[in-house]
Amino acid sequence: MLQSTKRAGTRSAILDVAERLVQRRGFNGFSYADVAAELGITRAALHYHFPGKFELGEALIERYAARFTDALAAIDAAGGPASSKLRAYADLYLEVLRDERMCLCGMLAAEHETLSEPMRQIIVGFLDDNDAWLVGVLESGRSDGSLTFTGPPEDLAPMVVGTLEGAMLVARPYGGTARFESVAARLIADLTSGVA
Amino acid sequence: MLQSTKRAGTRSAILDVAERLVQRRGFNGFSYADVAAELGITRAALHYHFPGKFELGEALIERYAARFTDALAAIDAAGGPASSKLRAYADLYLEVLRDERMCLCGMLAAEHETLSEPMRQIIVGFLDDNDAWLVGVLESGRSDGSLTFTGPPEDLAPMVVGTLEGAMLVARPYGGTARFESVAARLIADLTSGVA
DNA sequence: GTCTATAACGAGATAGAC
DNA sequence: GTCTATCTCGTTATAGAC
Repeated sequence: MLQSTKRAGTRSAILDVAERLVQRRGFNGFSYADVAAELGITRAALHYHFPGKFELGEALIERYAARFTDALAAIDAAGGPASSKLRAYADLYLEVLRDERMCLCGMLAAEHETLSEPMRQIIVGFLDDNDAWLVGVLESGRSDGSLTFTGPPEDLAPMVVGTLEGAMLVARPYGGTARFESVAARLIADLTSGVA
Repeated sequence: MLQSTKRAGTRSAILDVAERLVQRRGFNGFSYADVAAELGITRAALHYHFPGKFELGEALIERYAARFTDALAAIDAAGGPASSKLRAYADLYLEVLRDERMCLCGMLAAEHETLSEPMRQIIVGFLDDNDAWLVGVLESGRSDGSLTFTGPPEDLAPMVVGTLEGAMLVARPYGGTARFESVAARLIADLTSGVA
């Protein structure tokens, strides 16, 4: 390490702040000024790292997707039955909600009509990755007997994503995590107890 | 009709345009200028009818909730088994999505942290009404035998709302209604075929 | 890499004429 | 009820000094 041992870097700090703001207020609900103020730097400095808001947005969702991919890999690495992987997946959502945030991807999905084409593509890719990972979990759950459901996993995976995203979306106006946890618990219970 | 047989009135026209813009772009994704331009009037005229954007937002969600209540009453009036009422309920969402819109309430739920307190309260009231109506449908479905599920209807109703909202949210980046319809069909099938 | 300064534009809002 | 005109502020973005 020859340079910048000081900290994780301004760029990373910007992404951290912007990410939280987008998840709480939406992409159209925050500004460069918000981020700059929180970091104690100027807006001009932000433009050095990210020329425009859309570029920032792209970096945001890219990093988020990469981190999510890592989290899914960690779940896979932990092993165990598919049912516990599914639970761990739902817990990823819960952790976000605990911090009073919406899933970044869900938030951007709501605003997707106002986003740049590159941002939209990354979002769809992220959703596709979620579906694909879940399909794998559902398949292995059917094999190891920990999950029971009818029809192809490809049909069920989008429902799992949609249910968790929607539960999160609706839970936030109520505050707390109760409403989300109730729905997530039922979703998992239905899949583990031979339902659906 | 002594006056203004010409049309439904400017106020109503403003609400129509603003509603569509919010549902497609979000509350923070449209401006008075957008609405004014589409109606061929000035921003000042908008301010005459709605002093501020939040007042417009309140009127928006209030009218939406009232219309939704009417739609639910119409479903009740049509009679039939609870299962078909549930299907009709899901179709309300589908109609919105067909017009490339997000549920107004779901969109505002995403942005709820940026809204006025009055708007937030109306949104929660709207969600509560949905839950309550669904609880009634679920109860009658258990009675008439058209719906089968475990646990109290009060626990299941939020899941139905969440699943439909989430399916809608995630479907929009993909365009079309296929992803939503697939999830809605499965949700209903699970409840009618003695699952969950 | 961060700053000051400023440009250029858009947004919400108000006053007052018609 | 709608207009023109104006105000104020916020937002994105750029130029150039340090």
